[in-house]
Amino acid sequence: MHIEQQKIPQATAKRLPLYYRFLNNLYNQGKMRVSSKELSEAVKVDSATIRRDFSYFGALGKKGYGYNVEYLLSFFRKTLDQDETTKVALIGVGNLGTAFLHYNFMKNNNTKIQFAFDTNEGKIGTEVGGVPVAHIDDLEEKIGEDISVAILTVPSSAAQGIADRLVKAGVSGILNFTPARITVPDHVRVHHIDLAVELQALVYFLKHYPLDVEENIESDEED
Amino acid sequence: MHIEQQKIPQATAKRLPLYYRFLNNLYNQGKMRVSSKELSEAVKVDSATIRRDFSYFGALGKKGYGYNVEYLLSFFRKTLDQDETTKVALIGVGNLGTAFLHYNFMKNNNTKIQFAFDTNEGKIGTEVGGVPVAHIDDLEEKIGEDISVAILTVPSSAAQGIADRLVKAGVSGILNFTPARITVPDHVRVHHIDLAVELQALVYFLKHYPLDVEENIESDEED
DNA sequence: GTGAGATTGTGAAAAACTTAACGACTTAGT
DNA sequence: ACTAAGTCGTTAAGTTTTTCACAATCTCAC
Repeated sequence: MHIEQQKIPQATAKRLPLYYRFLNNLYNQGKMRVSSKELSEAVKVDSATIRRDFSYFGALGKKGYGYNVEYLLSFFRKTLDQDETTKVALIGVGNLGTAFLHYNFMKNNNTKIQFAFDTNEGKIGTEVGGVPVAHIDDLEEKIGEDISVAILTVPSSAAQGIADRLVKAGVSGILNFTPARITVPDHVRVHHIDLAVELQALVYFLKHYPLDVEENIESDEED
Repeated sequence: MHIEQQKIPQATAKRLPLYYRFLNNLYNQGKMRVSSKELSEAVKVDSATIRRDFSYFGALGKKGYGYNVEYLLSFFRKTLDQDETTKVALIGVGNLGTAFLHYNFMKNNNTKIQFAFDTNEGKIGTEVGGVPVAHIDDLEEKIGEDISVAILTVPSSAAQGIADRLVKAGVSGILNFTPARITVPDHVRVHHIDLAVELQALVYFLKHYPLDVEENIESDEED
């Protein structure tokens, strides 16, 4: 299916969605061209890094001119598979889960949250942000072949148990917002986003790193 | 004030809060000792990396034995300034902001959200997760010398404007959850956490990277 | 057309980070 | 006391990522 160009560094891959969104903004503003320098100021990534990143996909720009916004955008749309929607499930309709559900993902995005799950009877059967909420007992049933990615916004004590069920149900990627580090088989990819850690890391940097001649850091970045 | 040991790599610094939390868990479980291998399995970081990380702070372990949990914990407590609480403000009491306010930060943490701000009259004067909500017009007044860090969970259109005000009010670190990339003076540190980007990056990795012989990746975070 | 100015794409160097490997030391069992 | 097994701390190697710096090329105003 996918021919592995396989050269793109992970650091680059992580920046692609960011580039994509800003290019989209520029396009909507009617901008026709953009230089790596301009883009650099907008996304806060060094311009040489941007050029290097783009160059992995070939020569997308023109010397002395910059990049054609529309062309670049359509190129990224293909590359990021923006045409093909990835279906997502969200587990745990608490505050964080609700925030996600209200996030307008379909705009500029190739992902759609198809179902949300919770244990709270009051929420089941309702819709949050246009997404139906089902009982978590129905997880296996509703996650068909379709859904390959899950967002985990449950209490951390429930994280590993749910993760096991998700994996068994066929999910191959999990975005884990709980502080628990979950264990999964090798073929499943987990990205951890730990709010408390992010805050503490920021505080640590403020206290221990020279404040003045310092660039910003992407969380994950992993950021 | 702070003697700059200044050798600790940023990648290491980002992992410290993670180590700290897991050590705390172990301690609460009554565990007396831990090896880099055990810890590795818990936090999903290579054991050599853990040993290397710890070694920046000196010889904390014993050969043939491992690390004494209590000692390590007390060491990290000092290093991460866990005794000295950093005061934080949160701007934007939406779903995401509310999630943060309910997060029990004080537990295992050196940060305390002192004030929250919003424009919604219904919320002002109430408490969310024990934190008083004030009107955003009072931001400058309430952020005294005290508060050095802000969490930004406002709509992205408001992000830059608020950021400017925060900087003027003396904040030196901003944890930005909006998709907007904000511009700040050099002496202010911003960490971006972009939920949509995280999700898209995960999807991209799933589609383009060999699924089987692959390690997990920490977001951020930078990222 | 021409030339000054802009900007890319990339080779090469540097920096940052991770991992392997192992000597040295510790523990614990006998 | 001796030994086998375990584990650290670190040197060195490997990998990944960023950055510099500049030739090549293009644009645009005149």
